Amino acid sequence: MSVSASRLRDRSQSTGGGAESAAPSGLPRVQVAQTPLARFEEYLQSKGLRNSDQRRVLLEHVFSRHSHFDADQLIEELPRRGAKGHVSRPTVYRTLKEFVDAGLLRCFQLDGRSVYEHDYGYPQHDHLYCSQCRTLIEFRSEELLRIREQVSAEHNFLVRSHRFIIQGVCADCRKRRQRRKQDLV
Amino acid sequence: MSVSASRLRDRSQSTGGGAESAAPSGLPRVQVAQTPLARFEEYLQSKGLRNSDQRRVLLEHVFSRHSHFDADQLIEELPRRGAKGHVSRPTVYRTLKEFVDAGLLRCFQLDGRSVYEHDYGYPQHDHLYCSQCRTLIEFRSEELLRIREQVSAEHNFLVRSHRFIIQGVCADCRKRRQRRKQDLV
DNA sequence: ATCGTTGCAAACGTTTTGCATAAGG
DNA sequence: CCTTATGCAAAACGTTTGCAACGAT
Repeated sequence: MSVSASRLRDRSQSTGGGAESAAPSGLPRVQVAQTPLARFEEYLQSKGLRNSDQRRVLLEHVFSRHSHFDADQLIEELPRRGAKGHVSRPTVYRTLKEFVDAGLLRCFQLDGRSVYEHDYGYPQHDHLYCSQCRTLIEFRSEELLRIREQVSAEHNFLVRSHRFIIQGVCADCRKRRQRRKQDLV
Repeated sequence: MSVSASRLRDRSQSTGGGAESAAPSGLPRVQVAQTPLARFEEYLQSKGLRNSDQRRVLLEHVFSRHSHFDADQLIEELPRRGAKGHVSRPTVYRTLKEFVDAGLLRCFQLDGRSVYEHDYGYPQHDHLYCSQCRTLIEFRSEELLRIREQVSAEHNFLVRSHRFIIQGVCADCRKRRQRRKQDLV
């Protein structure tokens, strides 16, 4: 096991639970036809896979709140080895891949590791990333999608997805910085 | 050593050499005050670092053409161990970091590894990434920068940089796909 | 002579794999 | 009962580091 010192913080609202998800600030929630569980079971069916305890534990945990996380965080939040509800590291990795496959989670790379977030029933969005406190802040831009389509059309490119991350320093950290400056004076 | 099977292809023009760089299609070249070498020597001076053979070899190689590359590709392109002009793996990694520090190269993550491209004297741009042939295609969008500023202002976020990658299938691979479909009929 | 630089080997952190065992349908 | 899923340990992968030897200024 490797307990990485660097944690990924989050600035998204937690979901109300059930078949509804929180949306980036100022945006309407999205109604979803089925719960993530129902959708996952459908996916397992269609692939001839089985609905094990471990998969249930992970699905339950991952969708119990809306946050960005990596494999290591997820593992630390779950029961330790030996305890009930524990899931081994390889199984966590394997299952996260299945969730992505099933359309439940989105995955992207940040600082060298894979970060996951809700996809199913959650509106498309992009991120501001504070390199100081490692917070991810969500935002939405229709204009960005327009650019995406236009550029792709110009290059006769078939779009599957995109990733837009603005890196810098968030409002909180800027305030903190200024305070520190004042303290030094 | 790890010789990764997956290579990163490229669809950028090669530079004319010297103090001028190729720009994404349709865009004007950018005049630069000094050559990358001159700038790097200045950087070394300012940091009290030394201009070794290895650094010269790497700088020369990296700026001899305009392309995207990762550490492994660079190492494979250079002379093997024992031969003149060889640079060890750790030194390649160390030196690439210095190039980034010196403002000569930009670095971003793709498929789990670090990809480098020319920065010095080269216009800001973003990428279309073909997940089939792994080609990176450059494009430029002023509008995107406007969105970046607007979103950041709204969140009182201090921008340092951004990364925008559109993933999908490039024009060539689409053609290839259609041909294969026809062949099957 | 001094201090930065290199190469080696070995560590690192994250993710994946082979394989024997356990468990879902 | 048949197959898929799991846990363990170990490998794989890209990258970094400690250190003794080397080399630039």
